[in-house]
Amino acid sequence: MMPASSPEGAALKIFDTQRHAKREFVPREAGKVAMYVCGPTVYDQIHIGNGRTFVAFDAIRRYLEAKGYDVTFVQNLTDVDDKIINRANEEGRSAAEVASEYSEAFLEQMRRMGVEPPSIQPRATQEISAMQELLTELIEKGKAYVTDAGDVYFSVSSCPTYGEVSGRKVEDLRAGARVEVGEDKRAPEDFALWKAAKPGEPSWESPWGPGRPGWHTECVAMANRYLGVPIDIHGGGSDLVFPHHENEDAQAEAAWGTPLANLWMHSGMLRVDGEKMSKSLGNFHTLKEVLDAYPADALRLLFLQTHYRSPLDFSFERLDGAVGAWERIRNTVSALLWAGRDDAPEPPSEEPEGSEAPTVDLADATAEAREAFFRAMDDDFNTAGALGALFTLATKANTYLGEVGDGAQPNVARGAAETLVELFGALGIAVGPAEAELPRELVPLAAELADFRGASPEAAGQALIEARAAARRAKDWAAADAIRDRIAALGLVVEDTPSGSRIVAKGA
RNA sequence: GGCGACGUGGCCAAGUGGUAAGGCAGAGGCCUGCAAAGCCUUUAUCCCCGGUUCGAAUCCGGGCGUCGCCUCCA
Repeated sequence: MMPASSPEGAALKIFDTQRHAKREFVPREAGKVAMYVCGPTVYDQIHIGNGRTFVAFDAIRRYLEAKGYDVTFVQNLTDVDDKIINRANEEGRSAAEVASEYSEAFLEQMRRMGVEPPSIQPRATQEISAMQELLTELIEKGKAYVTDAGDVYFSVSSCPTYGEVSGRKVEDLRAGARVEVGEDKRAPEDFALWKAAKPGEPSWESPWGPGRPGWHTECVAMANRYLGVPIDIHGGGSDLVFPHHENEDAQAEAAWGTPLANLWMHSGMLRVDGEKMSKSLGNFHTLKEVLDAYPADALRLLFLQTHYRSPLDFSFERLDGAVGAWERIRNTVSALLWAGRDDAPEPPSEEPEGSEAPTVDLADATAEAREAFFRAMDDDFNTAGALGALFTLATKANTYLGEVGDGAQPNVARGAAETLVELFGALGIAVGPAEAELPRELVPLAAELADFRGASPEAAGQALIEARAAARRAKDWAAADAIRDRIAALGLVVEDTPSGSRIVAKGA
């Protein structure tokens, strides 16, 4: 752990859905966090609304780690479900095939999105025995019952704490027009823990006959198996508060006499034109589709520029804006690293004649940004505020670089660059230099345009810069521009700065 | 109908009692051979009404509007 006096060591407040207030976060075991975030049902490509939630919790997890916590992050894959079965039937293949395909698709998009892999990623179909143990316990304690059909239901009336997570009353639920009494449910609010198998459905043997687990029971069994209840944090999209998380908590209370989680976190819905993005409305974009066209880091930036609990209206106009903002930060980092490179000229020890001291103290600005970043994040993961502090630092850094020209303090510039990379990185946003893999095509181009016999693209790039610089010194603008145009044709941009030219990659 | 959230400049978005961060877009200027990048300046009194307070975007009451959950859903 960081020392308590550092920004990293300050107290963290988190909004708890159940208590409806921010609370100081105190993990059950000092220095360690056990958290569980509901994963997707793998019946199709996930959309960017799903992506928003997973990015939000990834940033939360990374920040906890940045504060020095040892985080065990569990996320399930729901790989047996009505939707999977329906899709399999439509496509004339097995549910396992459908689940396998979209599990892989999900994992692939998470990789592209820069989401850290969970510590443990259990699949529901591999956890059947843990679920059956839970159901046996619930039935023995009279909290669940088996119907003639072989279904198992949870008896809500047997659970006095029911409703505490979502703040609902059973009476209100009964008054709701859409709650209907099932075939042999004892009460309308009871929910299925185990579903008897119908012909052609995947099923597992059980004391109650062949069947499959209900969605609400999966997460409870897995959270308990891998983390032990009560866990520190249980998270998910806000649409899971009721009934999913309420039902999960009821099972933990009924089986073990403890809440499932000490803290419940829920992320806001992604919207399009003011309405929740969803499969049923058809107003969705798949994550794959968006990541095929835009840099993942820009999408992450867009997501994190809004507080995780607020709804977020998505549009491609806004995403374009995030791309611009992200590129601006990368340019700044790149310029800072250039000023702080190993062979950068040492600034004069005394102010040269006629020059003025910079108006920006970059070292101070860096420290201030760092403090503001942690202060914002400690307040319920205020990523929007935290990012604001980093953008402020970027502007100050650019001002500083503009003022000092060649006279930047290399260590100060490097420190600012490293801070930006580290803190954007704490949110999972990469802002390091483009690491332009200079293409091999630069070598023949350099040989053609300059007296060049080297072998590496890096050396060729340097030769081209020198050739162009020579042309510029000779005020042969046509020749200089021609070199720049040919480099541009390779997808690279030449940037002229007071301290020399650089070849950088553009875009993603 | 029940429960809950939200309403800040052209767009987005922080800020929960002390006088409005930041991003995108627009306009003007500077730098520059041109370009790229960048910097500077510039646009708000915070949905409406009433109240509490020396003082409110921030607290309370009422109204209007939007959204979410109550059914599978991140």
